Amino acid sequence: DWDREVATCHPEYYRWEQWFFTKLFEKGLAYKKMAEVNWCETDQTVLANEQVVDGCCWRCDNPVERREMAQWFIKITDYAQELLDDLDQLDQWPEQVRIMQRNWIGRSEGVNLRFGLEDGGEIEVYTTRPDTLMGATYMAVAFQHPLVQQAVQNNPELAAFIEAQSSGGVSEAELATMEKVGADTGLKAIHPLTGETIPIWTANFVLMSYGSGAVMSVPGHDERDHAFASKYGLPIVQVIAKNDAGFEYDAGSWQDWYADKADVITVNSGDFDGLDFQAAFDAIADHLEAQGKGERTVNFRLRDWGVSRQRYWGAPIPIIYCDGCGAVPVPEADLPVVLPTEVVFEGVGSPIKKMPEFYETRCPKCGAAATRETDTFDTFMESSWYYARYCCPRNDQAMLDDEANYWTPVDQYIGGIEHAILHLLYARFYHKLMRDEGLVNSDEPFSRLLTQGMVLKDGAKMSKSKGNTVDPQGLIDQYGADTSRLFSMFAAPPDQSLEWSDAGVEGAHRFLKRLWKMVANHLDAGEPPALEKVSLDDTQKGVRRKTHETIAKVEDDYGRRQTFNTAIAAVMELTNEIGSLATREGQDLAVEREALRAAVLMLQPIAPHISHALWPMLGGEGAAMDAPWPSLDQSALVRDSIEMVVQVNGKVRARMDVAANADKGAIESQAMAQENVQKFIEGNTVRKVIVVPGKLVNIVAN
RNA sequence: GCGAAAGUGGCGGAAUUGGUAGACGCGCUGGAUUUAGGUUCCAGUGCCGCAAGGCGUGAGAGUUCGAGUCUCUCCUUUCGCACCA
Repeated sequence: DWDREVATCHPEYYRWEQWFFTKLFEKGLAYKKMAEVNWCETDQTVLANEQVVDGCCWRCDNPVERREMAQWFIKITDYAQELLDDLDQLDQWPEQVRIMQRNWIGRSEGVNLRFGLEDGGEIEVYTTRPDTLMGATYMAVAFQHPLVQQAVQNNPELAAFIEAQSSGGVSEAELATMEKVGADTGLKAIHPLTGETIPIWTANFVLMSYGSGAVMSVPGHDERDHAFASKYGLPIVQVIAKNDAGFEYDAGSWQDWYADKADVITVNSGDFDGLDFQAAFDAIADHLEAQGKGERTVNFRLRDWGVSRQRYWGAPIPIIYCDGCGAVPVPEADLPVVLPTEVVFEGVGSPIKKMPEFYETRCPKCGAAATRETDTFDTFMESSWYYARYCCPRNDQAMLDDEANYWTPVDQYIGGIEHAILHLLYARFYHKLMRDEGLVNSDEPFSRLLTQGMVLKDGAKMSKSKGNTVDPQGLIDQYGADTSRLFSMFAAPPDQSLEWSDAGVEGAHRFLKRLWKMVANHLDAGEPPALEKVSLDDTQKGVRRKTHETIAKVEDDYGRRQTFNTAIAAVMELTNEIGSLATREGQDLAVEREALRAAVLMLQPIAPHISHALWPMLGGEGAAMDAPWPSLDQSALVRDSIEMVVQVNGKVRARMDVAANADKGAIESQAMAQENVQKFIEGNTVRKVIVVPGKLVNIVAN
């Protein structure tokens, strides 16, 4: 419906996104903070993680720096628990996508606890294993941790160490494979249970961005801590033991069970000895809470959504900076903030950052001279709500209206698996934000999700950059759009990747030509008589049965299973079966007519053009696309007899036609009477006979 | 390293609830039509074997009357996340 066309780069669209952002700002759900970005000094631009290849810029191959910039964020973390919980409602989403989102959100339950510092003050850590607290023999903190920043002031050796480690590679891959190294800060922490002092180290594997940027290290029961302690000669203490005492603890080498939570009890833990995981967790957490040294906490891996982009292409962030009033949202009456199109590109940086006529403005609050934000929104903002805007694309009074509530949630959403996390999580989040703003009344945007596979050519993803794409226009010129569509749907189920094959396209075309010829030959035989269901011979009944079995199967394949390849195969089987009719006259012709009409309608969603042409020829009223789905005649499915397989000891030895109403006893004796069956049970005793009506008989004999 | 999915003929794939493995299509072989090639039509096509039959769904075990399907161990591939405390 092209009346509902939407373009997210038009001000009529993004003005509502800007308006919505000001609402989030007012609620405190949008805020500004410093954050690291990938920066290419040569191109003067920010790069997305995917644009950093081996630590270098994808365009110019120069090393990428990490730079701190003030940026806008939206508090997706406030919705982390709901985003996690509501995944359970999405029972029509692929399990794979739900698991990926669950892992991405990364909920963990643990304890935030504080170690005192020998020199006063304290240091907070987060742990999911408070049960092993008695085994904490040292602490490890991130290079960027404030304590380290302080310690380097009068510790040139430490400063040099961090300097040397930081000058290494910056790429994600390098960080991930980097050897785990660290250095003693010289600082000491006080263990909250024992009061003993333990050393504080700084280590390259501790992330400032997760938890508090500091960890308590339990080398007895954490593999990474164990490796680190072994390397630097730090003490290793066992505090949990296998409950069945089947293993000896060996501090010198690592065993998998050391990190177990199941079937272990605490040891060497003083008052907390002899407890299982949950009891130890609770006892130690309770103790810390009572002492004011810690509290139970839920932590998420999910970070707030950074929406600032230092790029020209995008919707301007509707904020004005005033020396007196701070960051002020652009009032609704002044929206949209239109992205200037008369701009000069200098090759580096965003042109609007050098356009005073864009950024020089007045504060909406106090009227003083002020500066406009020149960053633009992440384009994921645009794609996070477009589905709802389709419901009311021309409304210039509101972002969404009642139409959005009528149509959403989207019944069937289709997208590539590459959207499993980012787009699909942001859209879910945005929908909840819109719900809380009173714009929609559902919790989730997409009821049913189909993640389609990639198109491969010669084993590689078809892409413009690889130059291995197939031009659809060429295919349409040569074979028509129906053939290309038929092949794409037939080659593989939609959620699997599909291997492009020119020979396969040829085969799809051949099938459509054959169908066309069948209809032409059918029409040459003249108008068929009315179908007389009761007077059909066995062959005619067989074709009718096939027709209606196919209707049932294709309906299920389209609707429930979404396996279009098997739906097409079923229609092909039907057209093959039509060939078994003896003549093109009388009831043969009537049965053929019914089969062809059904075939044409069943193919309509996939090959609409040929169906549109053939439908009226077969006496169809109106356009094929408007015709109702062929109706299923249950009586056509009835069989007089069924072919059953007879096995002896699980091996097929005979096939026989069995009356459809035969009981188990009759089936069994008919099976035993088969000549080849007798041959295989001869000389043996029949121990057991399994009869599965309509399927098979298995005779166990030895 | 963690999580997930997958592994079936020469190829793409089918087998939906534990019940005839290989539907459907491609390719290939033979035949008909054609001066010839192509198109079209007919027949055949998992492997071994003349046949009877045997073997066969990545490897190995197990459960079962019966396993591509369920369980365990291992191998391989793809995808996602990647030092998450």
